Amino acid sequence: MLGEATVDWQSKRREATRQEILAAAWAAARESGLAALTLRQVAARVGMRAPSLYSHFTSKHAIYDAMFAQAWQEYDAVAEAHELPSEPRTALREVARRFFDFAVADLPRHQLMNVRTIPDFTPSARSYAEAVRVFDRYRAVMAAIGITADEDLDLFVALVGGLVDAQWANDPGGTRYARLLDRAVDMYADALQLPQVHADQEEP
Amino acid sequence: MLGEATVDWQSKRREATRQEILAAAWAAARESGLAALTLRQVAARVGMRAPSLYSHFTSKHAIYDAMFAQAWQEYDAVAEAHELPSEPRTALREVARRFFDFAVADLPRHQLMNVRTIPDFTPSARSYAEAVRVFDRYRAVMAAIGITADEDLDLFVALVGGLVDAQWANDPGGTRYARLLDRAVDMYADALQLPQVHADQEEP
DNA sequence: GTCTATAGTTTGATAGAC
DNA sequence: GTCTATCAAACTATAGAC
Repeated sequence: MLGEATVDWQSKRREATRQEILAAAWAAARESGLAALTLRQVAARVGMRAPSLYSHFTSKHAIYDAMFAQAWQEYDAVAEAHELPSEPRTALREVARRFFDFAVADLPRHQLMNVRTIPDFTPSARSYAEAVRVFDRYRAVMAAIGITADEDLDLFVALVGGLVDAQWANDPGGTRYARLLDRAVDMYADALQLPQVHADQEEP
Repeated sequence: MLGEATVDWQSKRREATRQEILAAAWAAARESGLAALTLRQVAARVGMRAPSLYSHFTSKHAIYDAMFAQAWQEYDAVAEAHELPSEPRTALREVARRFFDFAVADLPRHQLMNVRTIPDFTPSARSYAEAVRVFDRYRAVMAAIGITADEDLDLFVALVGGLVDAQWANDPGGTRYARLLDRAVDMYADALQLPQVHADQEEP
């Protein structure tokens, strides 16, 4: 009587509940701040009492961990969706803009992905693998542009990440550092002596 | 009988206690993380009970606020202490190295100064003024080097800050991004067409 | 003025009924 | 799987000893 169909339905329902809880956690984090998230707050949003969450996550950190993995999966999907232009400098600009826009769109998500904000929280190996997957894709994209040295990859990450952090710290919601992004990328491309774009529309 | 001398002694003692509490708070933050700091933890370090701290600070946030001001005062003292070389690129490297080393030396201090880690904490106007003082000094130093445009100042802050954040996030305690600092500064100096250093010791 | 004692509230987590 | 009940720890605030 309890065949595969029942088990399947149950596990689907269980997964759906997990996703509901995660969505509630993101909403709560956006409202109160990532570190200020409380289990009662999350539970209330899904119509539960706080202890019930422990049927789906072993601890508060386990929720943070699932959020961490989900955020990197989201970014991986964004990166996968877009084809890059063949011209190296244009492609480089797009890589930078893509990461910048994603990081600037959601503060708690950015904090969880790129800043160690929660004391004692370290992503599990399983969740960290999602971040590694994105970095592997980044490595491949940069190789296609013509950049392969580890130090060059690190410098680009630091450059774009620095603009993101400065944007959040000094002008949240504004464009003070967003405006500098293309210029920063060009500066980097010049230093690496990447081929210049054909200046078709220069000085008309 | 209660003359100026008594008042002076009392206020000195009071200020000393304040400083003891702040020192204990820094130590606790370094041990447990900035956001995980508890008043009991701080009080225990100075041989008090938690409520006694309220005689010296009106709230936990007031302690964070005093720490924020103290951190920027510290940096201002570091910046004031050093004379900069006259050669622009060398000076620029020193400005970057000074900030980088300071930020990488102490995680909770860096988080408090440059990252919004504590939910609901915003520095008071009085404390924020300390950060502004440092930025004004930065502006003057950069002007002496020959850099005055706001966008140029912002880009340099983002560049060096990005290396700091990447160092903390991806290689805490290491030198993976510290090694890229001079190269990053040169890249920036090239983009701004700062005069080249005399290549006295090039290709010996 | 400074500290202790203490009370009230919030939060993460566990136990056990159903 | 969800609930109620409950605990330990932590922040805030107040009353009162000295």
